[in-house]
Amino acid sequence: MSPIRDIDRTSYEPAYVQLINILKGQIAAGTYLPGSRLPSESQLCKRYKVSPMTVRRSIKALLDQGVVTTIQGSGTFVKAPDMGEARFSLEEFHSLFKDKVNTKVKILGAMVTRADRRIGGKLNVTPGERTILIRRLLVRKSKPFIYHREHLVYEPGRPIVEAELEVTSLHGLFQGTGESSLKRGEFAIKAAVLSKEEADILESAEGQPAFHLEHVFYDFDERPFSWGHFICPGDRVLFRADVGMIKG
Amino acid sequence: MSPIRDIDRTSYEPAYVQLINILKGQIAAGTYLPGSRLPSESQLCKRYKVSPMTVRRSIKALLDQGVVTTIQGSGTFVKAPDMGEARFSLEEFHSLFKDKVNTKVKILGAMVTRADRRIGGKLNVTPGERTILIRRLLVRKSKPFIYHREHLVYEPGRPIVEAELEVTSLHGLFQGTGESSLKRGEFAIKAAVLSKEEADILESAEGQPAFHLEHVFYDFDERPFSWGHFICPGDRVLFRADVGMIKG
DNA sequence: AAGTGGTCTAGACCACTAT
DNA sequence: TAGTGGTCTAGACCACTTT
Repeated sequence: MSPIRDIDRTSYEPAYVQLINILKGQIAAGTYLPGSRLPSESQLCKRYKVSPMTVRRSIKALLDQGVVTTIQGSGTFVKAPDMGEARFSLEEFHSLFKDKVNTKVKILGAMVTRADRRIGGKLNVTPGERTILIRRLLVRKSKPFIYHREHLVYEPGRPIVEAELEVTSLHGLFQGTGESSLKRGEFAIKAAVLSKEEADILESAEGQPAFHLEHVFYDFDERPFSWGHFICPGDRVLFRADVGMIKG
Repeated sequence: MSPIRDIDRTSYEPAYVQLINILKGQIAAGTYLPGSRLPSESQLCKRYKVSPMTVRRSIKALLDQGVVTTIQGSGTFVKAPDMGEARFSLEEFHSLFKDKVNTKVKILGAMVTRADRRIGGKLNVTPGERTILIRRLLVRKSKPFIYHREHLVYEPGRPIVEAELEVTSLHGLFQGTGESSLKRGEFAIKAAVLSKEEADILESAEGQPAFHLEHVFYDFDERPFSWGHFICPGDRVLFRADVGMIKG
């Protein structure tokens, strides 16, 4: 079917990339079926006239892509697609925030509140302490799209909190400024239905399926400073993933 | 705070792993803030007395983990956490299928049907053609947990389809047998609410929030052969992800 | 004992960036 | 021009598996 290629030394494409594509092409074509062993690294060195490091680099890439498994002392084997390896990204969700022409952020309100047990637990403050609640609405082409509720610790001396108050573009939340002291975040996708309040704000209907994208942000002292949810009707966003060989 | 470590040559831990941890530790501790430049590769070579390849390997790992960005000719820079890089896995979902003691699969029904436009579009068969509908129930500790509806192309000569009919353990769906001709799969998470039928089967209530995990499987000829949904009440599963520095 | 992948060296040359 | 990351060589030694 497909002729056996060699490495083209005149190509702008690095040798290890060419080798990756050669091997992936053979696997995709069924030359090496799932479970079967690939030629050893030394064989590949001779066959394609490249150094061991270059072969290893290609194999490592296939390993990272989940295409093969390596067993020391035994060989490199083609892996069968494994549904457990699917990885869903927020790309589609994220792209909304990059589109600064059609997407605007409206502050619905910001107020000082008292932490209940739930908020206290998430932000590691004792219930009754002051916290800040910010409600934002992401508007796309003049239509409400995503509703964001965020609870912040009330600690005026903490610059990260003050910075957060000035976020009128949610872009800042998604893509760190490079100067913030935000260290890491945790996210969770939950299935939900819209409440009356949420439906009104989002111009949808109560009981409609929706995603709750929960987040907790931590500063460099490992202290949580923000907990909240992005609430999005289910028909407005989709989380996708692929497993196994992508494309041809 | 934390003393500057050297590479321990007597350790079982490879030098490049030690260097990864040293650099991550320094970034996590704030020694190198987001946006700032890491020491150059040649400086790291001298400082830690390792070869260029070893340093590059460590940097590459940080690159893959999204901790740093490299700019050729300029340097390696600490990256700020980016929400767009969150990756949600099916691990929790998947683990159900591995637990063969507590998890069983019940076939609710298998029947020959005629493809409507929707099924035809997904499986690339003309509407009116015969397809197979399989309905399965994943039972956990004697309680219904996930409902699976799968449409298969009707093509008796196609071994992948015949194999599919014999899947009484969904484990086979998740973790390829190594002999199947399943090449790749596409997944999508959709927000939904339980229909009356689904609620009855899952012993839940109509209108409850739920995930629809849609899948399409392709064989080695790039032909789709299976389309279906895993339907799971929202309170039974959670999709999680982290961004930025994990742990310490 | 032979073969396999895993780690590592000590360089080389190149493309690109900053000055 | 000097410094940076990107690619690559031609080996070495080790841990492990297979025979």
